[in-house]
Amino acid sequence: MPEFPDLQVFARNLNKKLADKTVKAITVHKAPKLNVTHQELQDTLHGQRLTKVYRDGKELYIQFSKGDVLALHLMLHGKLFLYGGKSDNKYPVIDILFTDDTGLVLTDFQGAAKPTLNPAETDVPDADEANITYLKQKLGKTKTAVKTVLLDQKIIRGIGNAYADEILWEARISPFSAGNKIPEDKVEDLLKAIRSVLKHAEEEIVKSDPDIIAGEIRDFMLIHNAKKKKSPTGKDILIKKASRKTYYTEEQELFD
DNA sequence: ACGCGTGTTACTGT
DNA sequence: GACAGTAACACGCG
Repeated sequence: MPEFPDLQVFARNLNKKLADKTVKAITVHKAPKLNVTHQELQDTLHGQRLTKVYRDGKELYIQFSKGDVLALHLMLHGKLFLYGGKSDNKYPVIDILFTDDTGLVLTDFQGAAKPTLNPAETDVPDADEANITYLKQKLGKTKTAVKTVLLDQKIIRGIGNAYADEILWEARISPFSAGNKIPEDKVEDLLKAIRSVLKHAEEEIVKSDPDIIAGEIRDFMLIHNAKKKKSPTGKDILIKKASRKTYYTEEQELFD
């Protein structure tokens, strides 16, 4: 479920609760795409102190004292739970037990959530790092719809289906605009919208549930919101159905 | 009760 | 070969 703002808050909360704990054991229940063997993961992390949890793209990165990193991609349905004593959550994917007998478990009924030990570094900027030169260059060389570009994790990381709609409304750009037809000043609006929408969402999530580490808060969304019929300025919200829905209004200019 | 949903990949067709 | 469109993954939730 989570996109950039959710993960940002989860990471901060997990960091507060888990920093300085030492790994006693790792149990992998179901992670077919894990890049190392269960034994290798256990051998690598056992005895290491957790130094930091942070967000990177759509993943949570858990950093340990010898420099190893365990990345967790929650995919659509991954959920994290902290427990004391024993974990009794359904659909466990991976379980990290600490020496104080508390633990962190990642669950996913779909089994798609994916842990990765020491993920490769990437040059792709996070949504809050991309600069105007980069965005103009990437959009300028493709006729692909701007929403598709925003969702492309190989171009910019962290934005998902819901926030892409919020961002494009904020920038008043139609999601169906061709990347290379968007004028430079509108790309500047887009970059501002990326930053402001994500930051505002993070604040709303914290306000609504300060200790959240799983799940979704979406009530505050202005456009990508099944409960709303009109934009803040009173225009009808339109919905285009594809494999994911796109919510938008006529206030958003189409460049084509 | 039942319709809706966030990410990614694989597959189709152009 | 690049790109566009779509379903599947399989439940939780309201």
